[in-house]
Amino acid sequence: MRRTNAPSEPAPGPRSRKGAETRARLLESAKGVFEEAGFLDARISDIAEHAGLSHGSFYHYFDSKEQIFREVAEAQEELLTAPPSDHAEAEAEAAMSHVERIRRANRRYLERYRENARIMGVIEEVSRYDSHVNEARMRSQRHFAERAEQSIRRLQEAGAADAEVDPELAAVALGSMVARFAELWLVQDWAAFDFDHAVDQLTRLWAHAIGVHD
Amino acid sequence: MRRTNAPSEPAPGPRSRKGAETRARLLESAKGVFEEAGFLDARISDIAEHAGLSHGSFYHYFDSKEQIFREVAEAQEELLTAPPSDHAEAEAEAAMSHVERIRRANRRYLERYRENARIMGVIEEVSRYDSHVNEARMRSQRHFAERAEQSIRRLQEAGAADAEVDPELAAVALGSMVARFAELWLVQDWAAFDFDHAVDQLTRLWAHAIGVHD
Amino acid sequence: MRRTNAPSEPAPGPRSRKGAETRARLLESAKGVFEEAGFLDARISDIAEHAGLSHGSFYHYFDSKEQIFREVAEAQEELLTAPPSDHAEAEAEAAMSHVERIRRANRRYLERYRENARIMGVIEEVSRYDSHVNEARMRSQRHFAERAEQSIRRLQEAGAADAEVDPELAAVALGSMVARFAELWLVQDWAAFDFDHAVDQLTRLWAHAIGVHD
Amino acid sequence: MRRTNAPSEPAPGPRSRKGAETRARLLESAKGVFEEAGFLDARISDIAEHAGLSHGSFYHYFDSKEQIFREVAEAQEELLTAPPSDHAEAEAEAAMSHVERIRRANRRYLERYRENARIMGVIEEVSRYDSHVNEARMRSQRHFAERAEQSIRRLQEAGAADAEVDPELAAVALGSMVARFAELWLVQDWAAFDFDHAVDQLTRLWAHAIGVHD
DNA sequence: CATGAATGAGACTTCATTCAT
DNA sequence: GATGAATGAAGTCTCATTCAT
Repeated sequence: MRRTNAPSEPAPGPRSRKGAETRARLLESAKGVFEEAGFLDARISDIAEHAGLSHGSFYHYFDSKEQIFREVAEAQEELLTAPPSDHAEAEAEAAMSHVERIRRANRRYLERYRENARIMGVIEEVSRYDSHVNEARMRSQRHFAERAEQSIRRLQEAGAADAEVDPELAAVALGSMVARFAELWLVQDWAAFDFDHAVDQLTRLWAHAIGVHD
Repeated sequence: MRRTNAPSEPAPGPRSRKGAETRARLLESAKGVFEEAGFLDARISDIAEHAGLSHGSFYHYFDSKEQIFREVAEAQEELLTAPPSDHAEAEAEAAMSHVERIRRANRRYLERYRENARIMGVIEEVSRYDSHVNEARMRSQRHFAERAEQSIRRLQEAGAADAEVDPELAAVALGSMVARFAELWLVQDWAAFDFDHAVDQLTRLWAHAIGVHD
Repeated sequence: MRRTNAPSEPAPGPRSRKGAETRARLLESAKGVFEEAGFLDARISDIAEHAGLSHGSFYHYFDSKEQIFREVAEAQEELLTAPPSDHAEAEAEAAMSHVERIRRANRRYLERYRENARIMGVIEEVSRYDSHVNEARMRSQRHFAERAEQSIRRLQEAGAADAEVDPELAAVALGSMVARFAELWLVQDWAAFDFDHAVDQLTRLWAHAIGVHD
Repeated sequence: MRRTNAPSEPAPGPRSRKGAETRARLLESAKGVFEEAGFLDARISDIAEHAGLSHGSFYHYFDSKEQIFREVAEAQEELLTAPPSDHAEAEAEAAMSHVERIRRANRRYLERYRENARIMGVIEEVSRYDSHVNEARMRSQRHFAERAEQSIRRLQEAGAADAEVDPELAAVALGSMVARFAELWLVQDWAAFDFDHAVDQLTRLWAHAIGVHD
């Protein structure tokens, strides 16, 4: 396996319906295998076998182990940053307090992280030696950072947040706090915190850090 | 290379002064090679050659690439958590405000991280697939977490910090904030922040998060 | 090379006709290489090359040098203990005297040993440090010993053999005589005996030893 | 380790008394290590360590692993073929029957083999891939064969043994019987025979084989 | 589309042996 | 005599990837 990060060609792309199904099966299988074995110890043949395919066929659908992992990782990051599908929640937004909004974002992130903690752990690993995966991770990170930064700016403009806070830096730092806390807690089993309590506390820390109070 | 994490036998250990020097040279060389190539692409023979040795000689001192990396990583983590050698600073402690103390700790951490950012990045990587390295990383992380937790408790008892904050959780979260921010900033080149500004902002966020004000 | 004797996993096993042919070619090639070089100096790559394969391909079919040797050795031991395919001979059996039967068994053993003396020599070697091969060797040895033991018992019951002979011990001892004599003569070139003469003499010694006379 | 059989230079040979003692210690240690680990897995450093020496010092006394093994093996073969030290026994010889003499020789061989079964097993192994050791083994084997051959000839001349027996071939064959039986019994644990019973039976087989009767 | 045989780069590791001190 | 640091040849084995069928 090469761990260099060559720019990946656009995937071949299956033509038929059956092909598309097989491809999806491979992606699913890959996620499972990566979760079990991590990236380095995962073997193409395991992934293919789990999808009921010979390992040679793998290469009809993906160029390399890296490529399929990138797709798994990207799908995952998209899941993490996806807008809430919940309409009720969206409607409720208008009435929310600043802190409630922070809480909701934190809760959403932690819920999604928790649901996919295994693969998130592997993404954290691979992002350290595969630039594509790292980019996907950074993209998602920036997504949160930008939203947080905007939010801070708006709060500052409204006089509802500490004006001395550097919105850009604070956004990165607080995003880091939640992201790394999630990894320590949900992947590395640092300690067993109650979920709601964790959401509460992180929200409190976040809000107070930027000078937002109820 | 095995990526399994067998309990490592006690290293052979050099018996002569020359041996000790060679061993030290290997450790230094290894750090450099790991910084250049990352863990996975680093080769034993590179490490040996950089130390002016044949690759076979490597095995007089270390059992494997993992083992030498663990030693490099442990030394690094110890550096990170070492008490300040600076006497003047120690004396100044008495007069420090709460925020000043937080600032000093953050500054120290970031300074030390920055000085060894390259190897810290590799440690972050390897800690995700080598349990020994992860343990060393966690040890250091716990060191900071425990100190932070105690500090928060004391401040709460003194009525100087938000009593609603969970000291244990907050300690992990705020430690995560600084650690992950350091990695994004100093390893992943997320953005170019001014050093003092970063220290200031992180300190402000930390202090306000737990309800400490000047 | 490991010289420990871990229980060998079931070989991968070829799935296509071509694969089966290649596997057979490897076994043949291995036999030749082991005959030329002995076990220790035989290299996987030689075996693969002689079979017109890259050395990596070897590992599609066998896990290790030990494993392929075991298969070569087992095939060989089976050859040694195979029942005679000759029908005429089988029919003639009824009319044979006791001594004739002993002679026929000895002749058969020596003929078969002689035809494969080279590989038999290597098997004798390897059986001393590979327990699997030793087991195969012992299996074949026991096969002869058991047949000899039964034969002695029957002769004793018929009053045609020395009743004081311990059938079990005599079977091992006389089997050892023939086996070790074969090795000394045909592998180690102890001396050049005429084949028929050797058969005659061993038969005479064997028969008289257990008190069987024409 | 080379397994080729270069003609070994005469050993350096220690000059002082202390040197001679160290050399003897090494030989003793080597025997023990070879018994435990077999030849291939025995390491020079183990041998040296067991003798309380650094492994570098080994080479003051022996040129190679092969060389020291050869010396161990030769000493062993000499032990096997040594004349009886027992005077009484020697005096009793005159009165012995033919069968008694055969019995005495067999008993002596089996006793000596049993006392050193472990190292004998290793010698059997190594003799298959080290020509020097094989020569020593053959030397000892020839020693017995020649004595047996002479004995048979004399008995034939005296009309006390089967004249149709080929003394040379019979000597090898019967020697093989005892030698290989000893290995199977005492090294390979083929079965547990009573010692005296085994001596009796082998003697009976031997004697009758060549037509000697009480 | 699917198969699985074949490839081959390349790193790791062991340890007998040498040699400067 | 003794030490132990240093050498380096040699071979095993893995597995991502290619390709003929």
